Amino acid sequence: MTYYPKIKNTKNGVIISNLGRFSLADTLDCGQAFRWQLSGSRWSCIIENRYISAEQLSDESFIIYNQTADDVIAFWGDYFDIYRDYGSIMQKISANSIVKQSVDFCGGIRILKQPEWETLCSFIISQNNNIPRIKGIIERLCTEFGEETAFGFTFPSAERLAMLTTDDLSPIRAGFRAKYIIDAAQKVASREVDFEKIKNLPLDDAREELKKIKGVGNKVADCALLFGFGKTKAFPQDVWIKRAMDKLFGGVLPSEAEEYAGIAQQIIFHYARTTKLDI
DNA sequence: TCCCAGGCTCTCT
DNA sequence: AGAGAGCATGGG
Repeated sequence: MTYYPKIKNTKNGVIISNLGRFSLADTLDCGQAFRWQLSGSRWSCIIENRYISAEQLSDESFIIYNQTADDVIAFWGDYFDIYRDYGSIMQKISANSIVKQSVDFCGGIRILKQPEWETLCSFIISQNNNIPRIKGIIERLCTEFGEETAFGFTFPSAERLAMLTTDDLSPIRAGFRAKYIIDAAQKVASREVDFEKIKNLPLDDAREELKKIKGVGNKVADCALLFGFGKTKAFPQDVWIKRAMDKLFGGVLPSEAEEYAGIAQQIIFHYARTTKLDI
């Protein structure tokens, strides 16, 4: 059975269907994105300069409000990675019975293709930090330095933040990470770290480029590459995934999952974290 | 209160 | 090259 998603314009919004198993909530709340907010059954967010709200319709479909079908084709389809056949990937990695437990739990997750700078900056903030506080720092960063729109604030550009000092960042209470944010903004804005180049680089070289930034190590780099640059072989190793890998696989990702390491990683991460690894 | 958080840098062997 | 302390802040 071939996979192909359908995009349909309706008077309410754009419906995306035929996705196979899909979970908007797991996708938006599994620790890869930090700005989505749930109100009732609707999720909303500002991505770059676009305001979006969306809602799950069925196990295999969701609706996007406030956007046209052209917007979906031009932007949101890639953002939600709808063109990738996750069903067949889930089936392949489920050949390992322990990975299968994670797939059974949250196999409707999609790896988002988020804006590169926002993703990099967000995961710089994430280091040695907890998710509620990461979200708070990012929100303050946006309200202090983003652009105001009718629906809220945008994520500030690298160019905007490159003009600031660490003292300027004190209102966001990022702690020791403030100097890393400034260094990242300056190197990205000046193209000393060149996103256009990184997009076309193999994983290992791309990681080394990002590590030119102070406060960016393997883990932060791999998060940016996986969730921002669409490099699905990136495999961020944080405390949770290390714990899960040790406990579940003796430290080594099963060979069945290697080709889809990043996708498998996020599903194992979400499973481990939400079940407190109570296997 | 104390421990810890989707780590990284710096220093000391 | 490998280990360990320190880092800012605040949620639980």
